[in-house]
Amino acid sequence: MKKTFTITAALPYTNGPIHIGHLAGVYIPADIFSRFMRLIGNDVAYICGSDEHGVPITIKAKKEGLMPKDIVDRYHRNIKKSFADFGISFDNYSRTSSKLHHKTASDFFLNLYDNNFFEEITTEQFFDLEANQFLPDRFVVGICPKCSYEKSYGDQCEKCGTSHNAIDLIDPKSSISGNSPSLKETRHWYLKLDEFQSFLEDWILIQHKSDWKINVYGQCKSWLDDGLKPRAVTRDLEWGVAVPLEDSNGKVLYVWFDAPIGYISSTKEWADKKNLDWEKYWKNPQTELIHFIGKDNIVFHCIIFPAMLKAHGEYILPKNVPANEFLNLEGAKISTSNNWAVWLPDYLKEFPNKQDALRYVLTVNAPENKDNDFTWKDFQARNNNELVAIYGNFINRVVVLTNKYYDGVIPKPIDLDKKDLQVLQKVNESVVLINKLVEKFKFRESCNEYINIARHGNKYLADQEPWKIFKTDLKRVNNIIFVSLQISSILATLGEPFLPFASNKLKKILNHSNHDIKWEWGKIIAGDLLIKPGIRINEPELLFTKIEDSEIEFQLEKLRKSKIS
RNA sequence: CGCGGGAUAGAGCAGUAGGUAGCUCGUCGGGCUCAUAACCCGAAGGUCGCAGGUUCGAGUCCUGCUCCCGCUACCA
Repeated sequence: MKKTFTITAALPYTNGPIHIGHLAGVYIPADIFSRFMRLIGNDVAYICGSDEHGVPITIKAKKEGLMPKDIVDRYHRNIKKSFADFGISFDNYSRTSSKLHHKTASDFFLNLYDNNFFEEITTEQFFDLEANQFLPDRFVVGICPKCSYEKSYGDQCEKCGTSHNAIDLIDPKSSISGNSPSLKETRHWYLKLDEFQSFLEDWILIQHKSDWKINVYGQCKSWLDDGLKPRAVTRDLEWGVAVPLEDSNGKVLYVWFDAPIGYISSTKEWADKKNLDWEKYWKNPQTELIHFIGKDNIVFHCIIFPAMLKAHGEYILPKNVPANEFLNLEGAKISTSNNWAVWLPDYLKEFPNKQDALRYVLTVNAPENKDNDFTWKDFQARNNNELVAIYGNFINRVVVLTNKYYDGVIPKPIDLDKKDLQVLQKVNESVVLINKLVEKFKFRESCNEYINIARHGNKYLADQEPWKIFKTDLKRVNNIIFVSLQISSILATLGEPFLPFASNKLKKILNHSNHDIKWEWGKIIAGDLLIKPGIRINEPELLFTKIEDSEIEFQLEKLRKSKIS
């Protein structure tokens, strides 16, 4: 019954802070899933870490006159802290520059090397003499051989859309130094992806035809239909995991070879700390491996990494890869280089103790099926009209009534009538539905259904009108308040995955530790009561507070300014 | 250019095996007053990107087109 889950969230690239796009696409859905699976009693390893290698980091370092290590140290600290402050419940957050990771990644490489899964290929690449480095195609600019556009990139011309090799460009220039690069021979190791073609076709196109998301499936199908070809897994660079072979000076593993192995090393690091067996999370066929990623990562997590795992032979393959689409901001694409983003460290500073508001808005408007738009007005409206008015207000009504009528002591119910049982039944149906939806990775719908529980509660109060009969039928009021408190206790327990901060606050208000009944999933799903008459609850306290127009104006103004500069 | 995804009320989104188009917010009207002027009920509002086709009947299937996003093997 109890399952084991290895849940990974895409390793954030360590050249900038986290923004709302990352949260909505990857970290919040993965967090809800992880928290939910823990809540219902499963064994969960929620794994992440900083991806600290690759060319862009070396370029950023060069620009700032620093070493790559300085850059990744800075952002690793920054990212790790904002995740922690935001309540992302990683079991472990590691980094790919760690010793353990370097060892794990190079061992992995050697294993595939020893088993002949690589091919050595020598090609000519552009080399920037001044910068003393090979140039990725993206860093070569020149005239497009097809449309004569003057600023075509080495891999693709943005004007006519043609893809080509950097060598085809007319009058190529290095975008690092501006000089004309020279050609130089270089030798690299290519993973023989083509050997996994039929295996992947069977595994994805047949076995996962109906349980993977359509966007993920379609993307994989298109790659497989094209036919897989050997793919280079090493690069000419100083920064990264050194290729563990002789005669390989100045060569490192391609970040996309080493990054997913980061999930494994992060799990090892965690298991070491907790004195657990890491292999249970990666090599036991009963374990369910789930990768949460954005749509730009599909090929790496569905084709290349599974091929690597399969080649290695001892590892399990992902059970699902629920990739999300992208989140836009105020109608435009989120862009780090244009500073068009809402940065998590800024949000945490400017909206203290409002983590749940952002979690909520990013969950109910998550880009699950297509790119979605985040607007500050919508953020404000959802916070004020849904969190505050529906959920917060329901709790406030119940807690105030209990304090007013019963001095805070939970009344004893006698003979619950049809209406009482009906509303409890309805809440129970919501609970079952939420469970189903989360298992299908439909977080926006499940979160909506969670708020619906508070809606049921509000309607129940409006229909029963305890304030009207308080003086004439106290026995009836006992039942109404008791039922309302029971609904509140369900909200408190079930809210943990969606709105963890509010959930904790509510548990404290309801004095949950004094009820000597465990507030757990099994009891909720069975329709058991969580609360006990005679227990005194605490004074009312607001779960959520309104967000004022001025705060939204401030954010919009901030965006306007960043656009200009 | 090729491939994948998307285009549905003012906004953001659902629409499962083709059969009178749904949800949340917003707007308008009513009820209630325990509650953070919150809550509950009701109404208005869409020729489902465009053009054809299949069908008794298509948002849902087929063809062509337009726009947005991603990938296209050294961007992570």
